Amino acid sequence: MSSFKRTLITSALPYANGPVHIGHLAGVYVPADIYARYLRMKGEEVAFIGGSDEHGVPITLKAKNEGISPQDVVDKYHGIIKDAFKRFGISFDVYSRTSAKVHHETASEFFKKLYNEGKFIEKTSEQYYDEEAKQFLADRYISGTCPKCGNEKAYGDQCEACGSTLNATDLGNPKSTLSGNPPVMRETKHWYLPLEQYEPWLKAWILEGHKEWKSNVYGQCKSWLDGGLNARAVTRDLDWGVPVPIDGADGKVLYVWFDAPIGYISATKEWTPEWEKWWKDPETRMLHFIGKDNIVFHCIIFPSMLKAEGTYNLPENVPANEFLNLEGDKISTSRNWAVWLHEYLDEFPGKEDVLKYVLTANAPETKDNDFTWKDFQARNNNELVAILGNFVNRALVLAQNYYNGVVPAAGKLLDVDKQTLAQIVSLKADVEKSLDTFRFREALKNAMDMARLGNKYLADMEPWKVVKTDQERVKTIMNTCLQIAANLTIVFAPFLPFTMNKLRGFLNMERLDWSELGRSDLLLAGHQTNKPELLFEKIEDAVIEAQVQKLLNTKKANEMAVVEAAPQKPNCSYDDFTKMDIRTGTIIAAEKVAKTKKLLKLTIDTGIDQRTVVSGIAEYYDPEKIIGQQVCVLVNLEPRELRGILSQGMILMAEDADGSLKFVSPSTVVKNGSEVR
RNA sequence: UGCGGGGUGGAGCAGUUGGUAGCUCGUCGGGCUCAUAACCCGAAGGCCAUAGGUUCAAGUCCUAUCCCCGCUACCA
Repeated sequence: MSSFKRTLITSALPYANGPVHIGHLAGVYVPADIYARYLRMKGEEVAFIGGSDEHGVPITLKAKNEGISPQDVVDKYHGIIKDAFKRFGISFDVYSRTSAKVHHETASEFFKKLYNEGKFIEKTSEQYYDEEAKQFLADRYISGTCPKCGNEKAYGDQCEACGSTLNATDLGNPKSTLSGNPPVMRETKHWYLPLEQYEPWLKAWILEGHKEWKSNVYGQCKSWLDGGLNARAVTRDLDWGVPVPIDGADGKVLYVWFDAPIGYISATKEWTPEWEKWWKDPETRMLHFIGKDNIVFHCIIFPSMLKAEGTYNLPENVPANEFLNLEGDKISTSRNWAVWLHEYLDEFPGKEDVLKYVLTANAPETKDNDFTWKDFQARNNNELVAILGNFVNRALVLAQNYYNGVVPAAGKLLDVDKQTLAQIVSLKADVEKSLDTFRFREALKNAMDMARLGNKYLADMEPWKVVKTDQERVKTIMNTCLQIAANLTIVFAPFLPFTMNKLRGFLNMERLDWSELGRSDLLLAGHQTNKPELLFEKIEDAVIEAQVQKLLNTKKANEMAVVEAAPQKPNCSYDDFTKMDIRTGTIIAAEKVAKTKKLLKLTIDTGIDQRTVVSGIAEYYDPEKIIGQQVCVLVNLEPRELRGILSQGMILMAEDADGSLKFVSPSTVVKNGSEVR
């Protein structure tokens, strides 16, 4: 590792269709920032790269929904994101964006080089085309009738009524959402990167060469490689993105996953004319900080692109984190289930470092973790305030009281003093070891131990007692305490940069390099310190309750939104209705279908016969408790086989706002086989 | 169903190459009073999901099973 001269740190490009939330921070930006600051303090050459990912279909859809241009959408969110990162103190050397000119040029050149060298394969396929809008339609741009549930507003990739995943060609009555006209099939040509050609090389490079990668990363790569790779299209029919830079490719752009990682390169170009040394010099170490959803792109696809190009370095490590949940639920931009960075910064001014601390201490490094406001409060009050803040305050207040803030000279050091100072050195080694292996949670704990060490030293030495009998000894004790405090400014600087600025102000000292950490003469005798203020303040219950309430309101709002009834379907004739034969029936047996989550195999007495019906209600009803339940059954539905069992009919269910299903049954028991109409 | 990740004291999490099971909070008891009612010490509480196996030694390695999460399939 030490054979590298400099380090290029990339952090996943946030998608500019929404602001940044705590999940992004915990997974990517906070650890990347800590690492960048740490290396800089060690005097290493570092580039810390970030930027907004501004292409792709979701942004064009959002623009269409809001009646603005895609550029307006990305301008808005890029602005919010960039500003929030700056206020939060993420120390990017450059924060760029993929709609920038330099990026379009870089991505085009990259594509052209691969194209000219024959690294792509061309394939022609048939896709829906809107003749009026004169463009090919992404799956999302097509609506039609869902083949599974009959919902007429299903999208080409998914039906939001029944949740099934679809292909655009499955839809009945397909319509373009652009013009409303039925689309036509038309041939379209695209370029593919034949990943399968890189498979043997990837296997050797990752599976043999990078066994030190985190288990979640390595495991995911192994799974993909073992499963075999296929060619992936690198272009799309769309008008928002980097145009495909070759003749005859009008109306085509680079697919986002191809263009986005190149954003790292263009951002570096934007930052420095010497960008090539960061990307091509073998003495540069490249690291990608990402979330687990990005593993395959950064470990398989982007390296294959770089390998195909031929002149670039490959990542040395990809420290991917798992996901952070919020109060037990998955964070979701569309459901507004998140703590948004820009809102946090407004609502908790001066507490940037508190959030950094909590997100690092509870980082999802090995598995998904949960962020709760109660935990946020506890970590602030019991750790930052009670351990770190309190130690600093104790030491500085005593120094004020005894010496008006002037650092006293140390006398002869006793063993206990020497041991304490020695422990600082060994904690330094611990922090380094943790940071060097991307264990930020552990590194932070190691740093915190230094504050704990200070508290213990102070409690054991009891200078407030000794001062009555041995003033010389107290000078030594206080000198030691102040040296510990001075060391804290270094060890915590990567984690809590704002707070350590403040602490350096109290101590009236300069910013020091990492190499100074561990010294016991950071503050010389006679040095004047300033009157201290509090480093952290307690967070009261009311503040936390307000945040929890805010989330509860979101939850309520989400439920209300769902409660809005689905729009009425088009009229059908009475004849259509009478075709359906709905009868009352009683469940006489029920059992879970083995190895499924949702399916119950029911035996129903329909009055006509006893038949088997398979129903997807296992999540809501316990098989033993529904025996004897009377239900309504559509008995003349075409029988269909589900997981090997022939289902002869369908149980009518009402779907509640939360998606749960309830039986529809007569208000009092009626004779089985009664017609429902 | 396939793949990936995980199952460790009341809660939330660590446990790096196998060598006395840790941390924070909470609980109980004690000490201290410089400090933001903070700090320090001590105690209770764990067959490390389960069953086998390898080993002088296994939370850690191997095999099987169960459970949870994510993506995936099933929801007539």
